[in-house]
Amino acid sequence: MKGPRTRAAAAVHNPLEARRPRFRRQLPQQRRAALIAATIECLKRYGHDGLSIRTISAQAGVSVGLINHHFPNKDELVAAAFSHFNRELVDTLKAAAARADTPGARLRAFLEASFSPPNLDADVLAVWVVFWGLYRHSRPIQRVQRATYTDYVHLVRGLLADLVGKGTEGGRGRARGGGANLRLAAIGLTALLDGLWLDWCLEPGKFRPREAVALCESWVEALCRRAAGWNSA
Amino acid sequence: MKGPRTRAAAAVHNPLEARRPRFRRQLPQQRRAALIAATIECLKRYGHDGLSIRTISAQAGVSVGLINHHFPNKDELVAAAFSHFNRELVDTLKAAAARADTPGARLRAFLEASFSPPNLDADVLAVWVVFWGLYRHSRPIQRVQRATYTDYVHLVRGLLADLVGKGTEGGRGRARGGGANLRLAAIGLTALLDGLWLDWCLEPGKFRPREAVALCESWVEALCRRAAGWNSA
DNA sequence: CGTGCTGTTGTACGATCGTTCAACAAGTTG
DNA sequence: CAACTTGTTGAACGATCGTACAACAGCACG
Repeated sequence: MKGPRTRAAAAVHNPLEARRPRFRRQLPQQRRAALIAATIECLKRYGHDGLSIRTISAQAGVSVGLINHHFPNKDELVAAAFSHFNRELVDTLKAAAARADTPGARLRAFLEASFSPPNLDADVLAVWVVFWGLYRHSRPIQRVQRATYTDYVHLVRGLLADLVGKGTEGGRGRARGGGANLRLAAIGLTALLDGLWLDWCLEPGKFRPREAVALCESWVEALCRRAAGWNSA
Repeated sequence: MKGPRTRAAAAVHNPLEARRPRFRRQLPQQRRAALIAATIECLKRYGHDGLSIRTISAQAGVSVGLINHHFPNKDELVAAAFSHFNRELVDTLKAAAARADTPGARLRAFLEASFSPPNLDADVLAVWVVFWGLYRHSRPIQRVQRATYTDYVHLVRGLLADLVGKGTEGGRGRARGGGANLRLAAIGLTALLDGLWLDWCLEPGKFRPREAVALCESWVEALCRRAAGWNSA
């Protein structure tokens, strides 16, 4: 198509374009980040069908061959995008929680950040679902899941532990039985979050973000009440 | 595998194969059902990659051209499989609930059926996640979702309504405010169910089925207590 | 300005995709 | 047994897939 004539011919006949490079070299680190961003953007726009080398390279504005120069294969690129997606979510939620100064406020901030843009965006949630759909048959995705999703679970468990610990401090010092069931409570809360995200993704008009926060707070409230009850019993 | 060799050995040239038909004609209804079953089986085995005409037709033991004879295109076949998958789940859960005779027992049976085989199977859940991942960019899938997922929500809401209604009958006759929040409670329960399914799919060893049932029952219990509280207040 | 490193391009390749369609044949009918 | 209907086959098509690779070119450096 273009061929080797482009550069020389332009230099002679078209002074305006003669000096403009046809592409810009970038550091691998930056280019990798751009390719990951393009991958996520393609997922948002086209779902699973957006995960093709040509679609992604077009979105990134590079040629088809560049991806395999920076990533060994497509699966690794997708896994890298999944990892970035995970880390960005956890960082966002962790930062939101850190801005508050009491356990209760931290959890509330966490929940409100969970159900606010950019996390509560139909496109974003659809990206999650596609990643989840890849999980079972992609080793790289599984590897990333085990490595990064754990952080999310730890974050939730930490927030709950602080809250329950504080709520029962006045009574006995440490919640009895609360530690054993803290694991289950965290599982339930993350499941509730994931489920609400999923349902919102499938039917955005079904409930409002505020209601989702309220549902999660009801869960936590019931948990605290139970922990306190066990404590005083 | 092929056709039955029950034909009489009246063969002239090749007694072994002469009379055996190369295929058996079937009613469109039966063939469609077989193709749908093959589609789901391929999804279980190969995830999203299993959704190819050749993989499915091989699984069904038919030629590649037959699918487009019974379905206008691949998307419609997948949507039909999704519809069948939905309906089968709802029927199973509804039947389990119907076997019990009190509202509480019905809900418990519903939950236990939700977290027992064949519903709580990693392959089955992976199929759900793939379907959900297709949702946003496939009109046929959206159409099926709107048509059949509603039944599931109605089932959950009905079970909850019976339970709350019964639990507060002795007090005042009808739950005050419970009706308004029944919608949210049903949303939360379905979200909790979906989320627990999803988490179990991503990490089957994270919790045991009994624990999932217990988590859901905690949710419902808290709901009932709140409804009773509102009633007596 | 020439040289070298390497990020980048774009073609090429074989595989597989969804769909089409003419031909075949199973099973029913007269 | 012949005629007919229609479920079924399988080759063929063009499109697109992921990857490989030789050539090109941006840019730092001497």
